[in-house]
Amino acid sequence: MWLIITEKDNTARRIAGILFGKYKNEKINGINVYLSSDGEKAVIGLKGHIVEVDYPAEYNNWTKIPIESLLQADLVKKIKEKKIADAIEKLAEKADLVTIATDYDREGELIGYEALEIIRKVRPDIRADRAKYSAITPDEIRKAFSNRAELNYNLAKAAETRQIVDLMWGAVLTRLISLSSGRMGKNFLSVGRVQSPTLRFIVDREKEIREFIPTPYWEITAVFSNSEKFSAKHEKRFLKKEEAEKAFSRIGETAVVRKFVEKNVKEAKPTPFNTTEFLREAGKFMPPDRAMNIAENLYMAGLISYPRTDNTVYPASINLKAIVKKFLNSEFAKEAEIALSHMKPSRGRKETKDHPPIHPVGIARKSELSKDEWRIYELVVRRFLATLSPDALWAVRNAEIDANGEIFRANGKKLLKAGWRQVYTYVKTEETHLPELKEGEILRVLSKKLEEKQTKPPSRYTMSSIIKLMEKYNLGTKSTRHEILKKLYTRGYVRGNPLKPTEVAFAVIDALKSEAEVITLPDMTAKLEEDMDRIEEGKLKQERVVEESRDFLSRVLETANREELGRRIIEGIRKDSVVGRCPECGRDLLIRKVKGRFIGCSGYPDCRFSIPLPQKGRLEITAKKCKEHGFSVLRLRPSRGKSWTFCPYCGYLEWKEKEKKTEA
DNA sequence: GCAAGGTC
Repeated sequence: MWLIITEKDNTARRIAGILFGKYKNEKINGINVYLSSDGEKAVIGLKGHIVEVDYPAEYNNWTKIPIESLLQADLVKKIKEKKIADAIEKLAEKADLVTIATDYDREGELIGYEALEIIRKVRPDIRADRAKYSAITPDEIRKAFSNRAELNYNLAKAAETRQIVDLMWGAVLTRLISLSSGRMGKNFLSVGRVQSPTLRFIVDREKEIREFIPTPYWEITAVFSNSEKFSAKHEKRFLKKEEAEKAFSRIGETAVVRKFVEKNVKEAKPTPFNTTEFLREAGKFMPPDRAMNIAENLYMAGLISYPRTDNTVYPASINLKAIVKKFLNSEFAKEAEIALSHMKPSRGRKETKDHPPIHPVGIARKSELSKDEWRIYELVVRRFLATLSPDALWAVRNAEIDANGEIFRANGKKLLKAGWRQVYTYVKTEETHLPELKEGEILRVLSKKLEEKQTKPPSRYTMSSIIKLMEKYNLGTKSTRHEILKKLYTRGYVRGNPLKPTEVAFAVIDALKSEAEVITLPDMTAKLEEDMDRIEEGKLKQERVVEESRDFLSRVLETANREELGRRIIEGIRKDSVVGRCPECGRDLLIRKVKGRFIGCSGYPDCRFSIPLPQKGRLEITAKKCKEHGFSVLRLRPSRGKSWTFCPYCGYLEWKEKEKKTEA
């Protein structure tokens, strides 16, 4: 029998369809297997990595095992997907040839090897080869399976090296930081090649904001008129008050139009969705990990295409028109008409052959989906239709006005043809009015204004802007970025959106910067990528790369001052538990845990002020402050049901009030 | 209980 192994179930089914025509779908251990009608060929899909590298179980006790011993440990490969492993073993018993048909990339090569290693345990001498394809189209697949190659051992080794290096650095530094600060159990503090540089970006930005000193500047605006009124801005931003005042006083009662330009400008429709852009847009109304989960569900329900892709160009193999036509009988009939009137797809910059851009593949009614599912589905549909719709057209006007030597500029824009804007309703249409002017025309100055303004600090990253930044620095992949962000939240490193780092985050980044700065920089990923390339070329050995990491980490462990590290992080933890100021003595109020949790004064035992807290459920401090008392708003996540937020001091005052009444 | 990477 010929056994074909793919990266996931879905591709297994599609490949069976292409290679066998009709196929039989059987289950082994509940795992889908697709057989040719004579039963001589079988395709089975994995679930990505079905094994993972880890330390042997005896290293599990963080407090008893010295961290140094992790550096000498032999790593083991643990089977994560037992059912799949058993199923391929069973199939291998009957097979005389195995073809690895996982994704054609570094991780895919390793995923294939993992499956082959499991098979070789029962069939050490089985023949194995590799099918390489970059799109699941009949042509590509047939070509790939008739021109099979050898497995690329070096490529798989490169990916395995990444796993080992990531685990080693992650485990050693995670334990170092967690053990020295006493943050154990589910409160541990993590460190990693991707998460730590990402967190550093967020912390560095927060520092810039804290250290920002606003500087004043002056702006002059004036209202002019011919037959209509409009306002214009002085071309200069004045840094000195005297200069601004001098210019301001020069402005007389009339002015003259120096330049007036009017032109029509096309505004290109948006480009097809890749994962990053999709999450960015969904980020306007939903956190990315949730958006990704929903997209995953919609994909499995056959409503949208595969949501993990880098591609922003529709391949020729998709029948775009057929898809649009399906929407003529849907909630998007009007939008489909607009797309059909044009049908010229836009193209993004990145063109890859892995998967098409995210687009709808099936029709859903609003009533069939949950509220959030519908929002994501609608976003994908509207984006898709917009990429096929006509460009928008704007009438743009620019004027330059001379008021006694002081130059003002005014701009106007008016939407002439809405085009794709009627379809993709997530961008606001903002028009500004500027009447038609003539060069040399004399205007009246109706009023003028001199305003003092302040420069503003940079803004915090949002979920979508930080994902974009990670992409720019090659941190993580399209499939992992949103999960890395989620990690930063659950570790208590960031709160809210825009992302505000906690004091613990500051302390951890500071600690890492002084002990092992490279883990906080994108350079580590860049270096690892270079090493992997060289391993793939056969010019570098895995052992050398691992040895280099081992040397570095062992030096870190030798020199790190754990007491000092711990002190700094614990101080951060204390600051993070501050929820407000004590109304009795003015000192910090903290969330404390002494036989149950409560809010207590940091001045205890001098000050015994306290506020009770609910004992059950997970309690989080949000980034929001109560408008009335300046207290941190808390969020309670009960084990069942919806979470809610409250100001502990408001609750306390209400409770006091009630108590008074019952006494009376 | 540690990472990041696949996939669900």
